Amino acid sequence: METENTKAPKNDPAGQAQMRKGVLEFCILCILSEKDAYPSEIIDAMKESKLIVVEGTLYPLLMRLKNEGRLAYEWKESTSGPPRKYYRLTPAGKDLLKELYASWSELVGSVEQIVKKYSSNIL
Amino acid sequence: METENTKAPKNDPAGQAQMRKGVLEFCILCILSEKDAYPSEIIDAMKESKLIVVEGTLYPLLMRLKNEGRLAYEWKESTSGPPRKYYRLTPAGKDLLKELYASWSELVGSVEQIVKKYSSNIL
DNA sequence: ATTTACTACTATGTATTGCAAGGTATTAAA
DNA sequence: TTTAATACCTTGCAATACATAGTAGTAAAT
Repeated sequence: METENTKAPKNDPAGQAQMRKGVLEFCILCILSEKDAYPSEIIDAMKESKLIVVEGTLYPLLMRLKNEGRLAYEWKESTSGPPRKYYRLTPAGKDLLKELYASWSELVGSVEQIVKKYSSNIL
Repeated sequence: METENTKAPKNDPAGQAQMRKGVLEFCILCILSEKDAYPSEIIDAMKESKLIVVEGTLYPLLMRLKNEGRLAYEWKESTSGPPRKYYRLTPAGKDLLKELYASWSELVGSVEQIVKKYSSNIL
């Protein structure tokens, strides 16, 4: 009897959305390690590296990191619109950044090893 | 008023579980591109590259890929136990492998760019 | 002064994946 | 017949990315 509890994905051509899970968090912490920034700035910085993030993704992520004590923020006035929430890394946030960097490096190492070892004919 | 709709993660020290989303699928297809294999073989191959996968993750994934037409399988006798399900890549599976490789390469490129550009003091 | 446009932040619901935990079934040996 | 080993399968939960929609402040135009 065939089990049919697994459906085809909806709108994720080549698993791009799934692959970036956990990576966005790392990238955001990277960007904030350079200087404080407000959400729209972060989105622009990610876009420059071809990592598209939308508000619906970024805001909950920042909120979660703040609740975990990894980030803090302060309101600052803007010359062209409503005030902005500038986020900055806390010491705990810097710790997380280091841990995520280690995890990322390890993951890349493992995957590259598998690619080289097993997949001799991808192209 | 503070919104408190985001809880701290449970048991994922440095986002390792989240980072591998979509990556396991890619690695499994890589391994199967070399030769047909049954689940335990795949788990062992992954383990050699320090990518731990458990049955509860692998079986649903293989099932899903089969339902999508990316994999096929055939039963084979074993000299030391019950018969095994040997999985192999279908043409559609090879296509997916190429796409996932492109996605992976792109992702690594983007993240590395951000790491180099923004995070000058991770260590 | 009211409307409009722009910027910025927030909330809700859905889809997908990884995993722990437990279960079923076949084979071979004690 | 029981036990151990191997192999496959299912269920329920946790977590993240995203689409979508909503709220609100500021500035410019009418």
